[in-house]
Amino acid sequence: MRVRFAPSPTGALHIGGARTALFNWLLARHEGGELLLRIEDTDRERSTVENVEQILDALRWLEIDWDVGPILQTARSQRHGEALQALLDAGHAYRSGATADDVKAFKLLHGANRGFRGAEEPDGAVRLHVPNEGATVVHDVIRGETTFENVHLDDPVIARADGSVLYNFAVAIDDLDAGITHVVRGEDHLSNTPKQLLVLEAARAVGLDRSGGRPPSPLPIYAHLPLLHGPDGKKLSKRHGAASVQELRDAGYLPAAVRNYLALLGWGAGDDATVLSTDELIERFTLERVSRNPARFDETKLKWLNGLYIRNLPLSELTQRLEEFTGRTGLEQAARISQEKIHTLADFLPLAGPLLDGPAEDPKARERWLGDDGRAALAEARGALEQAPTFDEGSLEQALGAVIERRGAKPREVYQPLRVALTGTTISPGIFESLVLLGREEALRRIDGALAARS
RNA sequence: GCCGCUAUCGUCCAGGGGACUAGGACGCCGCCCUCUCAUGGCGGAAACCCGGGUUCGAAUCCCGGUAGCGGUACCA
Repeated sequence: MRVRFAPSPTGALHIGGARTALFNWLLARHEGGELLLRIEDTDRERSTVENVEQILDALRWLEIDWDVGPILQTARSQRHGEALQALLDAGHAYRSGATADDVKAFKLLHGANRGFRGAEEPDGAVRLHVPNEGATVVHDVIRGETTFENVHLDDPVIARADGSVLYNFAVAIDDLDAGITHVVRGEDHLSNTPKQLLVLEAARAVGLDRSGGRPPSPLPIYAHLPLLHGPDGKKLSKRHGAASVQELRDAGYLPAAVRNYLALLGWGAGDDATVLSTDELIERFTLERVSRNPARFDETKLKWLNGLYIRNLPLSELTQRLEEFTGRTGLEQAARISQEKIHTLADFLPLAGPLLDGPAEDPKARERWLGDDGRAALAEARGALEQAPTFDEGSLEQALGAVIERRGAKPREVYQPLRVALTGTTISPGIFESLVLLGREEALRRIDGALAARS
């Protein structure tokens, strides 16, 4: 088995593209096949080398590796030219000066009952001859058979007048030459498949599948994946938050969690399993279990899953990822006490930052917890902290517990003023853990600051 | 417009003629745990798009409608 992922470098790698890459990768790894990476850069207007780099980056971040490539489609222009000429010579394709407007006018006149057939002219763009009779049938592992009546199909332009080839031609020739056995891609390509099948048919008729003396290859098996939509059911876009892999990374998601979540979009293990390691995904992935319905990208569920993955990370790895993400060092203790409270790497600094960098500014929190009662409790807590025999979680809990008891207070009536004094806010890691992280001296300093702030 | 794909809780995924009182997960609601926020535990609300047909029996098969989406480029 040989599959391919073939993005076009007209932008960053989108989540939909990432899902397609993942499914191809899971399939190849499950079957012990090969994954080929091909960059479809025949769109001269929109393809850029920066985008190519970004796509490779995104795949590497996702830890999706490939066995062959990356192959640039434009690097194969010589072969494309030969193949094109072969079809031209054999009369499977022809040149025509007809423009897109001509096609539109033709459709207006004839409706859908006739596909556009151009006049053969000495020069102009190259169109493929589509027969008026018969039908082209796409056999799809996921969708079964889809029949396209040839008479509905326009003769597609397969190359510009200057000989540079277009997608529907290049993709067919490249898949043929690369010996691709399974074409797994988004459903948006389903309607293009008959054109590619027709190109393939013509290519095989002139012996292009036997170029270089190789044996003729069978047609690839097709699998068209359901599309991914934004939370509103519309096409995924910037408006939906993280739409590209880069944005997912910047939002603090873990690659393993992203793979797990993406695998669940359009596929299910079949036994209600939701949390699946990458090994399990590889083990269990089959095309037969891919669903036909479009799926919506729901960041809430990703967030939950990511939180789960973060909680299951060894502390050393979490620390390393947090340090990489924030560009800081010495985060291990803060990471330890934040681990079960964050859902993304990006949640870390808002939670633990005040501990590390000094109290946050939150007037509401001060007003609510550092009034007269709060300050009285805080002053008493300060004394207990100063007196505590050792400054570890156990003895602090004991010392502060005694304060609570003595005052006949609810625990929060002591802990919240203390928390606000320490961090400036009402949300933080556990109070004892936070105290230990700060150390006695710094903790007392912050408490004194809070007591002095306003009388 | 035309061609095509799709249709189960708000979302994702099961179920594919009787085992359905339709299952799991996220989210939501309630309770418990609790120093805040989380985590964890327990419980709850929540769906077979509509209409015909086939059948003893339809969420499941067929047809139609509707809706969503894709394609209809000298984009991919």
